[in-house]
Amino acid sequence: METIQTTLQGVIQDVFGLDIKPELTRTDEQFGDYATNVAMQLAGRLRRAPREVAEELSVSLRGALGDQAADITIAGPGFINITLSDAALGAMATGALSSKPRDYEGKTVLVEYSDPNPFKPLHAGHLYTTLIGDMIARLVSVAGAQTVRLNYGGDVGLHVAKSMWAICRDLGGELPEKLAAVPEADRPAWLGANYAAGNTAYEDDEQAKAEIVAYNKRVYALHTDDDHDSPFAQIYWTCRQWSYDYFAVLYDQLQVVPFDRYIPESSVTPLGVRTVQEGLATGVFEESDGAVIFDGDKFGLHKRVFINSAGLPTYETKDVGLSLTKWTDYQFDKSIIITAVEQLQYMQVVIKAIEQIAPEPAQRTTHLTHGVVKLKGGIKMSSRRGNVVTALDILAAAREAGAATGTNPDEATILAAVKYAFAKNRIGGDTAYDPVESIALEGNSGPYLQYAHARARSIMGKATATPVEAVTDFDGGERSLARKISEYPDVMAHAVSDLMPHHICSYLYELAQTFNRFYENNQVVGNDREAVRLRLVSMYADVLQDGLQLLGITAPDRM
RNA sequence: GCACCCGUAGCUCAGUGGAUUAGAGCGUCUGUCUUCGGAACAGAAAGUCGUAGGUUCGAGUCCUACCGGGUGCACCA
Repeated sequence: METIQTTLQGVIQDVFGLDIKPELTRTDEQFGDYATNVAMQLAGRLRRAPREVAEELSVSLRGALGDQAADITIAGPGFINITLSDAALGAMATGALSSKPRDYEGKTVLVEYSDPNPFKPLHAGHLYTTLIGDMIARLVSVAGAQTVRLNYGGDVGLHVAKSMWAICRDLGGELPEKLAAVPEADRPAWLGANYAAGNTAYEDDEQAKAEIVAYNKRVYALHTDDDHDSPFAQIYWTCRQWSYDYFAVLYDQLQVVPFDRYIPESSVTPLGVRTVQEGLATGVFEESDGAVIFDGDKFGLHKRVFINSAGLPTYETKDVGLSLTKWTDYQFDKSIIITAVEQLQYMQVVIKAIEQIAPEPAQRTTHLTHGVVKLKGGIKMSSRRGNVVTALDILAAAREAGAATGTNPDEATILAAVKYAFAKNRIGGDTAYDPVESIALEGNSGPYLQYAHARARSIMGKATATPVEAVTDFDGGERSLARKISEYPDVMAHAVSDLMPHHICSYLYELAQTFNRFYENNQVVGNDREAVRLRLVSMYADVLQDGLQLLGITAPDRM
């Protein structure tokens, strides 16, 4: 595509003396392989009829492309349609896997996602951000980035105080030895229940609220005093570790790429506080009602508190510390942060505040948001309520739906089902998760694509011929398949530039459909053209495998 | 009240400003084939792309206003 686009650009320069980068798009198979609307754009500037411009361009283009193009036609209001020669298309298809996007060549890209808080449950939203984040990190990696996967979590703050308050009440006092009575398997649920209890008490009970506020100061003090010995500290550090252990269980089950670094909020808090205090002196931040705020109103945003009137840093200040820590530790070219959409406007204020202090890291930061996870039926999952749908519940639901199919899917298939179900929708909107559909044996699902891959590998196993090296001519449905395979680099480029994994899903499913159409009417093994067709089947399987890998989905040879 | 996101087939969703005909999957209906793994293929029904204007040679896509849903708006994260 590069070369055809470059050629076209040169032709426009030669014919009209204009230096523009023409749009070149894939088009309907009935029209050709590529189309450009550049004649219509030029027509206005040249004050000439679009078809006339197209005519003139196509003559020169034909000469410039030589035997790369089999046909160049003009259609509709002035589209130039280009049909590649079989040899050119064959070469493009066989090269599909070696042509990767290079957007991030030599760049350091940080990807922060998952971000679970210790002392709180891992809800369905965490599963979503973890899977999406893993995929986006894979996308930037394939485009050449030095990728750093970061996981950030709140081990200090009011939510911890709420939990600690309820935990101490549950234990009958600050009695760390009583933690041993909580069975290992019950720890996550026990922590979650205590968070919920603490949260309820904070909202409903004035006295409890005052106590929790006091606990909050004590939790911060544990870090500033480096206290690991007091009974309160022992409870805190033990329960924090239990949370981390529980996170590890989820990541292990999901088989996502391990994080390079887990950054606890407590570790970036001092830097954040120092920075905000300095900013107070320089006028970036200001005092208001005893708190330190950033006046986002001045930037068309809104005001937010960075240090509350009790003198404690809020999440905002910690995010300042986090950003500056990332910047000093990695000197990144790009920093991607993936969170739920609720944090969108919050994050805009924080990034704007950081920009006043350190413009570069702020400008290199991209905040991507995903919507809410709903179960089929439209129920939102909230961590404030007791009956939370947890991340592990989603996996369990998929396993249950899988068992109900009677096909006994293995864990690889279950994971494919869940990952694909979350990957196939554009991030940004809400997602309705339907376990039954996700595990479905037919239709646009992860297991379908895994099966499509296994089936192709099986055909190759049965074959006796040696696949040809280069495909130079096509017969029957072969061309359509090769054409679809050749689109893969464009699809990757699109997914990388948009940071949108779902483009990969749409493509892989279309690819599988294209293959099935081919396969229905074209015998492979034993056919005169077996050697050519085997090559196509092999490229198809390789692309499927490669694309699934970008989504973090395995492609077993048998299932 | 203000800000941001979203309204596309019964449901879940794709859709780079372009092509006589807006696409998939599920569901519904009808066919094919004694299968190189049928978890398939072919076809039908199903849409005023929320509404009304505007920009453009051309709008599901861009702009404006409304309607409907969601989220956020200082001491939570």
